[in-house]
Amino acid sequence: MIKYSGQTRLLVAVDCIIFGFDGETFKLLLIQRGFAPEKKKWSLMGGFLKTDECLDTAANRILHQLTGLENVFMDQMKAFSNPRRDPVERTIAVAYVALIDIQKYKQQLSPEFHAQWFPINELPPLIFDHTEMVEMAKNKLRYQAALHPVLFELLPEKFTLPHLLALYEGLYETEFDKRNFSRKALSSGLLIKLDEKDKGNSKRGAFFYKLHKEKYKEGLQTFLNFIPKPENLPQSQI
Amino acid sequence: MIKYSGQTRLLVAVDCIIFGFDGETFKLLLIQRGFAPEKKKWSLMGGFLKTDECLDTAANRILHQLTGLENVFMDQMKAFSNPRRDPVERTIAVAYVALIDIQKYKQQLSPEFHAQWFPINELPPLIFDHTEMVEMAKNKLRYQAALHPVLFELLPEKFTLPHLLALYEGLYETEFDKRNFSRKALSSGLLIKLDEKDKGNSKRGAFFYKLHKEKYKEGLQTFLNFIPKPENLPQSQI
DNA sequence: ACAAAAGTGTTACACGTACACCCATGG
DNA sequence: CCATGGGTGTACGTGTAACACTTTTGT
Repeated sequence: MIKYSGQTRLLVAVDCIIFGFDGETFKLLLIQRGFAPEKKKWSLMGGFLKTDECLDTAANRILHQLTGLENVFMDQMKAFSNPRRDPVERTIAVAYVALIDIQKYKQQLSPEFHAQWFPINELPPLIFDHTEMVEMAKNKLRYQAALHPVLFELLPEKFTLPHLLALYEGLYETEFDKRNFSRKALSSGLLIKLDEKDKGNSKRGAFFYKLHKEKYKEGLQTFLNFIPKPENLPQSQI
Repeated sequence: MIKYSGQTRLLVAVDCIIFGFDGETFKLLLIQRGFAPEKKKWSLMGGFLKTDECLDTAANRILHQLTGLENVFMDQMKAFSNPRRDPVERTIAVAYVALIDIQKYKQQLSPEFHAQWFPINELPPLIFDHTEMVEMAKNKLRYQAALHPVLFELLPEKFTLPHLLALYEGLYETEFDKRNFSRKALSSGLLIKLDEKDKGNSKRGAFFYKLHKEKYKEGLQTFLNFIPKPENLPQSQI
């Protein structure tokens, strides 16, 4: 069939911003880039879009290559298109954001990529515009998580209220009143209390909870209010 | 310089979803596509990304070609990448959403494109995946507008509270209590009452207001509550 | 017995909703 | 004078923030 004539064709990359939580700290997964330019520099996991796949598929393929993960919560964030963002060749990059439970996939991280988890407030310099991507993703996630229960994607099957609190405090790099926080969390109806306790972090032990999956799936759009004063969220995510 | 080898290069299109308000009805601007395939069918305004421009620039260029408009509120929405979305050739499309005041730019609409405003609930069939794009944009705008004062972009310098109400009712295709609505609108601090009245729609006349621009610019991120029960917003925009 | 973390309850205030009437004017 | 659209006020309920003490248990 006839093609569009006189137009520029260019590379389309997919970069994955992979957030994780290990029960204590909010982290970002980075790799050491395996090819020039900037070989060995820290980078998001990325790759090029292939002829017969859509961006979602490409993002999942790329995430799978690095982590062995499949069926991960992942969402398109934004396309980055500065003509000089990649010095080698004109490339636009579509950034995806993934949320994973670090413990769950510890094993599966391919050592060949030298992937490493960094606390989100201690990131090394990144190649190209990846730092900008991460900042934007952080802001967007803060915005989303203030309104919707997305952060459960970062938790294991069983988790405690202190875990959940640490997760939110990690993302917002601040502290919340635990009394108000747990009341809100419980009143969301998304948590099911288990009999078991986690004795790992205290002598008394904290009850495990699991996610009420049906309500969660119906209700990703339900508005939460775990976060006091969402008015102060970054403007960038409107 | 050396290029990345063995990768696919492809076309990147930009499609503009242009919402407008004329004081009464919420509308979408469509054109009749000027080239094959699907020539003469209704379509969003689109074009291809050029070698030396970023997507924002391309979107503005394309919008300018159609409407003569510059400095319009426009935002990247999402990249669409189904490998078969354009039957001619593999193309990914990045959709942009623009908000404009119809009256203001009535003159500037280039007749050569046969551009036409359609009420958002009476759209004709569109080419490719454009209907999906519009649906997504509508949902996203509903979501944003429920939380942030973006809709002022659609209003002229001077507008009345009944105008503002009609705007919101048009977007949400429903009705709001005018008493609560105007109290909320006024308490946002974003409106400045003028002495002048609009006698166009009633004998008594409705006061004009203008936007408090400084507060507006600081405060695009401020949370509004013009919309009762934002819990019922579409899930797609999380 | 004490240190360390888990868990729980009350009060005051702000905000949102529901709801009904008067006002101004042109014809 | 009356029809039409513009404008305003209150009462109630809900939800949020601020705040401090008791409980459990391993050492």
